[in-house]
Amino acid sequence: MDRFYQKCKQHSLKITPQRTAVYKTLEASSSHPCADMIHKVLQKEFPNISLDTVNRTLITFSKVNIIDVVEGRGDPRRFDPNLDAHHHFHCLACNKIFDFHDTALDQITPSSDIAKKFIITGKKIVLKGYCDNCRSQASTL
Amino acid sequence: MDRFYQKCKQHSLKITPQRTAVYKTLEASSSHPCADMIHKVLQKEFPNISLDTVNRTLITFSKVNIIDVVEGRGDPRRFDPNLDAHHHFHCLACNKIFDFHDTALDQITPSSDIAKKFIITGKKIVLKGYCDNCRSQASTL
DNA sequence: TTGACAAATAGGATCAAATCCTATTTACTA
DNA sequence: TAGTAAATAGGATTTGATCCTATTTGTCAA
Ligand SMILES: [Mn+2]
Ligand SMILES: [Mn+2]
Ligand SMILES: [Zn+2]
Ligand SMILES: [Zn+2]
Repeated sequence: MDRFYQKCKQHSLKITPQRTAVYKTLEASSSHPCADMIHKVLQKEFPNISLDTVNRTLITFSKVNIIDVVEGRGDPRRFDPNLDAHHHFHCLACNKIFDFHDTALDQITPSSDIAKKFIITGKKIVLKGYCDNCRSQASTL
Repeated sequence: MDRFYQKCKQHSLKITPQRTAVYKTLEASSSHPCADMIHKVLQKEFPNISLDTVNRTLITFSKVNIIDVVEGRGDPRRFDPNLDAHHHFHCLACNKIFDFHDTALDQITPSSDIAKKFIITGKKIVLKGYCDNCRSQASTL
């Protein structure tokens, strides 16, 4: 919670009851919930809280590194015809996905207890950041 | 293209002009396009092709490993309050995301020329497959 | 402590991706 | 070449995300 107040101050985000509640709810969860799930939970405490506020708040938090967005960014599904071992760099600004090759990264293997616990059908390494064209926008952080 | 016919036969998928065209278009691309982009391209050749067909076809292809789905599965954005180094396992059946820790994987570093070419702000390793609860459904492959 | 102001919110409208539905067409098999 | 299951078109529906604007609220300086 300290971290939350700190980061808000640091980026001059106003501390509102809604924001506090959104953060608390997410922090208490372990299911990597989406905005809608959090909204449903919060409606008990704030019958009028809007989905837009929850969604906006989560995105705001992720922009200032209070939380993370995982596995999918709400963008449309995208496809790849290339099944050979390769990896991706995803530009946060222009949304392009670039292939890159790295034999060292191809070798990585999750530890055996993970492999025991789950049936693993695929693994991928995704880098995110800013491509050459969008370097300048990186300062927006 | 051989691979395409083989896999279709193997899974008794009918070879239709639409499917062939979808595959050719994706194969010719290098931008990791979404269904809508492919649909737009194909409309020149097939004025009546439906978006549903393109979308369904792509998903079908990915199920039988003719192509891959990358970065986002069209699902809603999901969030993570945990900023510590950790990794994710994503169950394809129940859509749950599980945390796991692996200090070896934490160490991985992309080669320097990648770091030179892009501004990297994050890296993650995502495993996909079937969790304990959903093991049985893995046979659907 | 108060007042001013920029920032945040609610609620509804709109947009866009994905999925569903059903009548029709088509690819495969025998 | 005919029969059948599978695939498609096209429109409707669902749902996540975003936009819009009037109203409310947190913050800061007087
Ligand atoms: Mn790729
Ligand atoms: Mn996590
Ligand atoms: Zn870019
Ligand atoms: Zn599962």
